Amino acid sequence: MQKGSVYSHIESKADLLWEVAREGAEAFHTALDSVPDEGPVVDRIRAALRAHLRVVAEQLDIATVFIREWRYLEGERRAQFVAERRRYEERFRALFREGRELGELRTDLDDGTAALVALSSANWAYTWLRLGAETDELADRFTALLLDGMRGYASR
Amino acid sequence: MQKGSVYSHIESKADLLWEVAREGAEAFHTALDSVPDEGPVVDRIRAALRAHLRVVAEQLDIATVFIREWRYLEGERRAQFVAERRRYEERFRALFREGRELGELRTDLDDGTAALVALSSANWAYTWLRLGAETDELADRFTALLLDGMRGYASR
DNA sequence: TTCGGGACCGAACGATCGTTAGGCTAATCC
DNA sequence: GGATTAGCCTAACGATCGTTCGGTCCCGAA
Repeated sequence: MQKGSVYSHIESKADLLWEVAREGAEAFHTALDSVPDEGPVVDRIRAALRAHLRVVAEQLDIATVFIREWRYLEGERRAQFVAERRRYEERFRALFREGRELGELRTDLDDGTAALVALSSANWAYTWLRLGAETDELADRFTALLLDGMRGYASR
Repeated sequence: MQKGSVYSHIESKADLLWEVAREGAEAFHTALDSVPDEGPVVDRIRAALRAHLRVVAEQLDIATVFIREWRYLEGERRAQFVAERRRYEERFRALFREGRELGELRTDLDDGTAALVALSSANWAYTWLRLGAETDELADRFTALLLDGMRGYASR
C-alpha cells in the first residue's frame, strides 16, 4: 500500500492518531473490565497486570500510541485523551486503595505510588516486549515483587 | 541560533545523537558511582534510585536520549551503546543480588525482575518528571514500596 | 594593528513528509 | 449487463528536514 492510498480511509494524519488513541484506550479499558470486582485483591492485581501486559504484547502498535504517542494529539482531543488515561490509572489506584481498606494490603500503603510503580513497569514494557513473550508469567513476577517486596519477612 | 549554525560544532545529526548518548551514559554511570559499595544494601538501593532520578530531572534532554532516543543509533555505535546500557542495568542488578547474598533481602528474590521493575519505574519518570520535582522524596517512595511491598507483614 | 579562525547568519540544495487529484481495477448493485 | 463504487496506484504540490556554502562578525594571538 502506498502512502497516498491511506487517505481513502482517513481524513488526516491527526485523525488517524486520534482513532488509534481511542482504540488503545478501549483496548486497555476492555482488558481491565475482565478483572472481577470481587474476590481477593491480590488476585485482582495480578489479573490487572496480566491484562495490561497482554494488550501491550498483542497490540503493540496501538499500545504504543496509548502509552506514548498520544502526546502529539492537539487541543480538545488531547484533553479528552488525558482524562481517559487518568481514568485508567485511577482504576488501578482504586484496586490498591481497596486492598488497603479491606486489610489485604498494608495499612500504610501509598496507593498513588503503588499505581505509579505498577503502571510504570507495565508501560515501560512496550519498549522491549515483543509478541510471543510469556506475558502472564512476566505479570506474575511483577506482582510477586510488588506484593511482597524485596526485603521479605525475615527483616521485620 | 539557526539550524545551519549547529554544523560548525557537529559533523552530522547522527554524530550529535551519538555524543549525547555517550554523555547520557556518562551522567548515569557517574551518578551511580556516588553510591558507596559498602554499607547496608537497602541504603545503597535508595541512593541508587535517588541518583538515577536526579539525572532524569536535572538533565532531562540527555536522559531522554539515554533512555529512549538511543534506538535511532545505527551500526557499531548502536551495539556499543547497548552494551553500555546493559552494563548500567547490570550494576543495579548486582546491588539486588548482593543484598540477597548478604541476607539483607529475601533469599528467594529474583534480582532480574527487581532490577527491571526498579529501572522501569525510574525510567518511565522521564515522561512526566519535570525540573524542580522532589526527586529524592520520589525515589524514597519507590524504595519503600519495592523493599517492603504492598502486602506487608500482616499477611504472612 | 593586523590577521586568522571560530561562531553564527542567510540562502539554497535535495530528500522526505503530509496531502490532493486523477485514473485504473474489481467487486457490488439494480 | 451497465453503472456505481470502494480500494488502490501514480504523480505532483508545498512544507519541512538535514546539510552545505559563502559571507559577516568578533575575539584573541602575533
